[in-house]
Amino acid sequence: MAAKPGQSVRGSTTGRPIMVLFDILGQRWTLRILWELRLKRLTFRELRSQCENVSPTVLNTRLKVLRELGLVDHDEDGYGHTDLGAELAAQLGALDGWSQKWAKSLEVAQAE
Amino acid sequence: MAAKPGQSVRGSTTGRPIMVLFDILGQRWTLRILWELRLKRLTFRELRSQCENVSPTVLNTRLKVLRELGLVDHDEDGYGHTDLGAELAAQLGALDGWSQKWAKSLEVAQAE
DNA sequence: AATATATGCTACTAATAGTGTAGCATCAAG
DNA sequence: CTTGATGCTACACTATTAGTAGCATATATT
Repeated sequence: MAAKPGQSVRGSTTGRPIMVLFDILGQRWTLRILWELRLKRLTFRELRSQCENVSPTVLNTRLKVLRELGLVDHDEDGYGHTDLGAELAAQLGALDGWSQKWAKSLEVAQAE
Repeated sequence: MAAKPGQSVRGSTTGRPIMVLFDILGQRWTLRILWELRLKRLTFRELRSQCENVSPTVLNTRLKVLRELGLVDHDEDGYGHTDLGAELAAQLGALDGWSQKWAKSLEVAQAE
């Protein structure tokens, strides 16, 4: 069973939603999975292949948690975001923008 | 040496900044560390204590990477965000807002 | 000068998480 | 009744993280 907001997680017993979120996002592949589903629904195998052939064990574990937490769902077209999941993924879109600025700033720093 | 944007990381060889970012944020404690520094600079020990006494081995590893990547710096007052790091942390602030909404939606789902 | 306290760590072992490959069970189509 | 696609599970291996102890430096105190 995945820990939900209000419940204790690794590294925090307060149950604060942001801590629960950090616990989930701080596991390998979680961010990436949310990211890869941003354009369209994908089957388990498609998703796996988009994620550099992540081990199916881990992929399944992540998907199970994301489903329990209402961020991802599964139907005949495969896996996709729920409305909430799409909102979260949109926030990741913002991170994409920031990361490009960040990359440029590091290039400059390296050139100096 | 930490991988920088443009370099290959675990799970992605493209060097795309967002992938590098996902690699870093997908490690335990990274998000939390950025979060805990949002209000004020903290010494190594203060930071460690705010992070539920994370193992100093891990804390030091994370801080080293975050410093190399220009997100965190260290002076006589301890560790703190760089300008870029503060920007990233601000994005996490947005996640905090979202996570509260998320928590409420799960409460409703559970009540049903 | 010796003790105390705070700093930023490193070393080490044990436990947990993730990898990589193989392959099973179910279904639909040919 | 085989072929191909689906969503996985099993298992042995490796990497990451945890937890505790304690070192080295510095500044302050008796």
